[in-house]
Amino acid sequence: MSKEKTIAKLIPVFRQHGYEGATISRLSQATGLGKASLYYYFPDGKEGMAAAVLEYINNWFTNEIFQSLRGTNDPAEKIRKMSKSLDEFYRSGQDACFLSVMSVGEANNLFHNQIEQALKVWIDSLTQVLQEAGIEPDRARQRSENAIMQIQGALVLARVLNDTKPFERVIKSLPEMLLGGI
Amino acid sequence: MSKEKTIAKLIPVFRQHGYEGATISRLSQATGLGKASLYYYFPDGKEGMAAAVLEYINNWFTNEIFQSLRGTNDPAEKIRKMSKSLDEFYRSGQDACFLSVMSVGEANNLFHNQIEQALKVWIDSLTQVLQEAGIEPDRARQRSENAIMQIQGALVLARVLNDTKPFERVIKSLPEMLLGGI
DNA sequence: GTCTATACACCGATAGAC
DNA sequence: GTCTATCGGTGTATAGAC
Repeated sequence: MSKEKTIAKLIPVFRQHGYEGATISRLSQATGLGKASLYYYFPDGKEGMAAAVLEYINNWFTNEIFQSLRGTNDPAEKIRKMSKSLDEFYRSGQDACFLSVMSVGEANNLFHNQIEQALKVWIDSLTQVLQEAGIEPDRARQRSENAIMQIQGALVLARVLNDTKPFERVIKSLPEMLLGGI
Repeated sequence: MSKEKTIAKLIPVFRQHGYEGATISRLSQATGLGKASLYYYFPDGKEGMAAAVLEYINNWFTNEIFQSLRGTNDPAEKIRKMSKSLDEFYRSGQDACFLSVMSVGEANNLFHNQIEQALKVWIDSLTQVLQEAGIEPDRARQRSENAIMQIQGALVLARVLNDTKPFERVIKSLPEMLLGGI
């Protein structure tokens, strides 16, 4: 099996159980590989698996979201594209937020820098788009941060309430929230 | 030592490490009690400790927030009081959100009902206040959910960015966000 | 590459002395 | 009430056959 496909199978385990709860047994079962085989692909063990997952997701965001945010489409189109990708990534709120899951406990110590960096890139890219749309820098940054907060918060609510509606509503309202009333 | 004081010392361990990461050793060290002594207070072990912590926090929210939301003050005053209490509880964003931490992995299986119930009470209480202020029911509920999403999201951002400013900004904007433009 | 078998540490939990 | 000592189980990780 390719390493990439293996990584894809690791993702839901970390997402659902968190870093500490993602045991080697569960990771082994989810991939269909024996424990020792996992160590063949990831010599650094569980930490290496989580690092690979983070890199995989970061690449996905880079290609699917950050890149198009920096493209030449008009701002409204970029926001719509981002909304669509987010809805896909989080399966309309059914899947937990990685940032939130991986910023707790041991994982937070291990990966804080990477996660912080990724979040900053996201905020910066979004801020840039809003400035292109004619919004003042400070206001643009504040709106971007607010939007990302809404998204993270919506994922928490969705998980706790077992209800994807708040997430879907937030996703739908992103264009207006970000570009409205300029 | 009183049981209540013991519970208070358990809280930061669960908050920082999550349920799986909050080991008996750490809980023992944080309380200053030996492992066996912890089991004297909490015969159900770690699950009992987490349950006690959840109950403690739920009581705090009930007395400090929900009750005043249902009081006789005017809505704006109630919102200000809630904002003040939230800022205190989360130490201006320095402390993680319990909902988010306890809705991952094994803890989610054990305590999902309690956590869902608490969140619903919060949303309902807030919705009620907004209706008192003359906001239509549907709109009131939506605003309440949005506000709580912002708060949860702000706590995620604060933790990842190591920066309390987004949280403080959200707290400050709560009155306008909830009661503005009616 | 993938497996079985296993090493060793730490987990949650308990027994029993004081 | 609090402790030390210890149990059985599971955690991460590795050795070595195939």
